[in-house]
Amino acid sequence: NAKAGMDGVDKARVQQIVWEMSKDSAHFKNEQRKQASVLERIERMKLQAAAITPAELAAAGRFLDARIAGCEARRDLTRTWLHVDMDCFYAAVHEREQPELKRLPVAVGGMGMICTANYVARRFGVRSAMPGFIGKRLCPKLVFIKPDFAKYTAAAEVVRGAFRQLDPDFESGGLDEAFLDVTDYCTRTSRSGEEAATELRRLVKEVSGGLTCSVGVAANKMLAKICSDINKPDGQYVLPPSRAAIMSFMDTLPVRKIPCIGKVTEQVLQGVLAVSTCGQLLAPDSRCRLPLLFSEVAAGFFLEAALGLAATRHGPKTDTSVDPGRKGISHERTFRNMSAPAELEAMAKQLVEALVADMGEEDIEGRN
DNA sequence: TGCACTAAC
DNA sequence: GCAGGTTAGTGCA
Repeated sequence: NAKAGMDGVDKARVQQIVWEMSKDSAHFKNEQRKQASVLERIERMKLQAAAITPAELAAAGRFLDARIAGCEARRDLTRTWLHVDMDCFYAAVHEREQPELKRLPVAVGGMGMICTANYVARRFGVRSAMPGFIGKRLCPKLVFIKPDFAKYTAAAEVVRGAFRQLDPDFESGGLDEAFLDVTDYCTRTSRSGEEAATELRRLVKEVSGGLTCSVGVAANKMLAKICSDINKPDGQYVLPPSRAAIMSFMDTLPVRKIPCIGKVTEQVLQGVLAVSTCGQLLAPDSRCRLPLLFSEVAAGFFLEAALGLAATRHGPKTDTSVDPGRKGISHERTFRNMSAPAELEAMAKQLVEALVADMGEEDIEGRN
């Protein structure tokens, strides 16, 4: 794991403990099943790759060259974007109220699942999305705090007040992060992107009573997001808005760092094309094969992302917690093994009732 | 239209 | 003893 705050962690020990506690679980068995199907998918795609003819490859090469030229012609380096990411947001909110927690290893969550951990806990290898009982084993003194979403929502509202000062139309990505187009702010105040980021961090700290965040500065949303992760916590990173700077940044960037490329896509690219960085993805041998092996949407996305291209303008509002533009609504629960019809029915009833209540709030009905 | 899968926080 | 919940998008049947 390469998340912020994980250096200095005894990784071998963490891996050993996680393995020991996992290897006989049903969850682990399911992970193995999923991994096997990923490997099958990679094998199928390798066969496809082997069947590509030189003529197909040459044609794809010409197609890609034209496509890249088109992308480059549209590259827009005139906008300045910030991506803000609050540091250990949930844990930080609790630490603000109980400063004594700052010196202790803290996990927000329960024995089932950890939502976030503070930096003291991360030193032990405790991290978000880890089951609490494994965290407790890695760090027996770990202090668990029950999540309090009302509290986080209130804190998020406050820091959003700071975001609004630099961009009234900022886009939230959940409670603890946001995209800001600060082009107009920079013009208005004669500030650079770097100065805007410094000011935003100062403002956030001021209005929130000490919460810190990390900020990325770049010419588009995707690059800003990648950059906000570089100097975490309480830091910032500026990627200059020049084609040369962006291309050299992308050249060594692992494809896994691109938002939307997760663990599976990373493995597929590695297994099928032997690609692990954006630079390798752009090499003629790899890029020509993209349209022959992936869907049009996927191939186009990989190409543009590797070139460091992404949205430079605000999209439609996506904050589904407050926006009527949502596309789905659901409830789900993880429950212990059970087969008695009455128990199953009771579980289904609970879920339906919770869903009906939420749908009532929004005044919506199902069609089918 | 529905499902499986991937991904994000 | 113990591995979350909510939403979105893609691709396929």
